[in-house]
Amino acid sequence: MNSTRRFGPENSATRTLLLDATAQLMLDEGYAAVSTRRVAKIVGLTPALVHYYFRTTDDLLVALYRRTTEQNLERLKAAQNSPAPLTALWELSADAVRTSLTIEFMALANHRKAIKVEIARYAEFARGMQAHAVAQVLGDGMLATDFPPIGVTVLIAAVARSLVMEENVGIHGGHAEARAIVELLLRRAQPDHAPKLPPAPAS
Amino acid sequence: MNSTRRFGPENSATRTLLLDATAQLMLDEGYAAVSTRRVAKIVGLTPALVHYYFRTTDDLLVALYRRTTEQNLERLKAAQNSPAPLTALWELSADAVRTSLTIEFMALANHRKAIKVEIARYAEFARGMQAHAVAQVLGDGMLATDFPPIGVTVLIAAVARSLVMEENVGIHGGHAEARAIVELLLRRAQPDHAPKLPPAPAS
DNA sequence: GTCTATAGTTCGATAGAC
DNA sequence: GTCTATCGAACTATAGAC
Repeated sequence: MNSTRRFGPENSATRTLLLDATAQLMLDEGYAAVSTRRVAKIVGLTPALVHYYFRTTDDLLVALYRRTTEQNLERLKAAQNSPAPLTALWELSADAVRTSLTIEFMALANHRKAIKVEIARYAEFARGMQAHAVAQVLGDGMLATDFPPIGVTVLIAAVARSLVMEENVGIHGGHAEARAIVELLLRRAQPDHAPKLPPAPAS
Repeated sequence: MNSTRRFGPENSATRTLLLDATAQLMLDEGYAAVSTRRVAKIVGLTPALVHYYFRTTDDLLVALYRRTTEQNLERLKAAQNSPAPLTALWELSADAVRTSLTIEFMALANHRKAIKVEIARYAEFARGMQAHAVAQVLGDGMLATDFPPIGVTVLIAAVARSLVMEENVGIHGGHAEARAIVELLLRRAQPDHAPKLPPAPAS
């Protein structure tokens, strides 16, 4: 029950390197490629050291997920203050690297249940933040009746994520057209911030 | 080079059982849970038998992917002949089991490169079929200029897939609203097939 | 068609040396 | 803080018996 095992601190440079290597592995080869041995090899250290900083492999993955979501949350806050929050959310969600990592975690959730609860908890929280920003744009007139902000939020993130997922697999057909449609709709919903010609002289 | 190894025929009942078990494993525990041992155990046979029907584990996965896509293609053809192809595509893409398996394969593609090429090839083919059906609804007026059929096709499938992916992880916030928006838009795009009240008497 | 047996890998996790 | 050494488990793939 009580073992002699020791563990390292959370504010360690090596620990950070191990998390970086884990992210790289997930992106390059998928979550199933993550093992203490392979992570250690990337950093040039030994597998035992991974277990010094992370009790189990699950702990390593959860730690990476938390670090990733904290970074995502900061980006979200910045997007919230953008003059065109819908566009900001769209561009944030369409970021290939960041979103690819999120997708990998969502797939991992099916294999490692410890990840699953972590993801659901964060996602609902972030979604609330996003919806708040979207609501500021849509107002609460008839537009908001047909297009509730939380629904629009879900749709924007959903489309962006699927496009990233498809591109990762080498599917590109119709993507340019789909992006054009989304951007057209975003311009219509944010008329105040669409690019404009200078006002014509009064006649 | 030339080994004594033997292989079983493709039209074998056991082979079908092994593919079924593989699909079940992928759905229940993710692609990383698929191994010859676990697949064999589900069916109540030995790992060696899996290698009798499938040379490698990659071959097993590719075979399952092909079988799955063939079934999906048949559904697609049926949807094409629906009076409301947009809705049919939406409902087909929102099918949780079928789509969950597709998502699992897309994640797997990052880990097993043999799967990746297979997926891209099928997806582009299916997308063309879908776009053809969508084009019949949208016509080629101004609507089709702003909303090219292939783009609409991508968007419908993208939203559906992301919603399934989120629900698998336990994220539900905003889904009802998002679905309502999609269905509202589908009704608008397919006015001929929207549910109608009986015509009012001429006044 | 299905099995046993087995060689060779990779993995997670731990104790204890340095 | 990092390493060596190690146990036990799970995995792929193959040959050959039944």
